[in-house]
Amino acid sequence: MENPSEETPASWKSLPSWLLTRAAGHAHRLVADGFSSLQATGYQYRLLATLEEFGPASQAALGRRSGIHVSDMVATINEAADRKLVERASDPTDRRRNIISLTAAGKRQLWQLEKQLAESQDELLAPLSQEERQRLTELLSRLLDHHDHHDAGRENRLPLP
Amino acid sequence: MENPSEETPASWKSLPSWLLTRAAGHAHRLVADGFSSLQATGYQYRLLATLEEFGPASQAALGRRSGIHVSDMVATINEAADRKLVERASDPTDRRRNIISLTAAGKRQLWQLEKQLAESQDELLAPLSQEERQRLTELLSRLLDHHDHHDAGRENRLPLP
DNA sequence: TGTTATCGTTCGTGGCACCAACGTTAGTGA
DNA sequence: TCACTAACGTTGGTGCCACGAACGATAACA
Repeated sequence: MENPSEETPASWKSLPSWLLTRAAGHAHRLVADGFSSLQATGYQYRLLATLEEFGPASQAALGRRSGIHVSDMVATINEAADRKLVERASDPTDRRRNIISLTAAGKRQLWQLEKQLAESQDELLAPLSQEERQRLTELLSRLLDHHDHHDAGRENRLPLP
Repeated sequence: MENPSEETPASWKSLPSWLLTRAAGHAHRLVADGFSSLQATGYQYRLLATLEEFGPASQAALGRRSGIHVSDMVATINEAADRKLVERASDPTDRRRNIISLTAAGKRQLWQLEKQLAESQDELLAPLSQEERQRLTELLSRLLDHHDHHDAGRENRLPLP
């Protein structure tokens, strides 16, 4: 939805969930555009950044740490491995696992992505002053804290016997 | 991405674009869950709300007003029409157009959706005080104003001669 | 040893936003 | 009046992101 150019109604345009969704839409577009100039997606970045931060790990662990679904992780790693940004080696101590690690090229790509990302943040927050940016992130953090913790006990609705 | 339960890294978790995206994710989940209890989606709601606010209109006009892409509008209206929430009649004065209008059942469904929606907003903003809620919406509005207007001149990159 | 659990993989779904192409129909200019 | 342009609705596809179901292989535990 990137074209309310003509006329937009007022009934829902003031709802917090709508504002949030639209703002996130802009953020996503800015970031995705920056990433795509480096032939990357959000998944690609999150994979590389997680590897950089925690070091080599199994695909399942990477999934948990990055918040990427294991089944999507497969494709993400495939792509990164094809481009030599990442290396897949099977764990000798547990033959179920693959150990994924960052290559030098992967590290370079990650730097580029981080640079892009910083620019995107600035473009996103352009209309806000420094204090306002801080207030916004603080409010959003409060929201996330609440829902992340509160929604931890939101599972297992009778998955059939 | 609704499961950072185990361990989440810190490198990008503080980026505004990430906070926004995650917060929007929670908002979307809350709203979508509420809607799905009434067999509806965001598109369905936006269609009905736009009809209620502006009255009967062509599909193209509804698309412009609601921000739903015309090609998605087709399926949205198909579904709503199948469930008798909306009526499709061809415009006698312009045979290209269909005139879409809200039925009584559609109006009732819209009321239900609006009730659900209000509850979702409250659940979303639960951790924030009244003033904080207002500050958040104000900051988000500023962001949107900027990008909506500023990005108006972001089109037509040489669409081939 | 048998049972349970984890890991990687494939395939499919859903929501949202978009694009390309096509046939139909309305308006406009020459 | 006729050609051209533009709008309309429709179909069918793309991409990103988040999930779910199922399966074979392998480990760990009772």
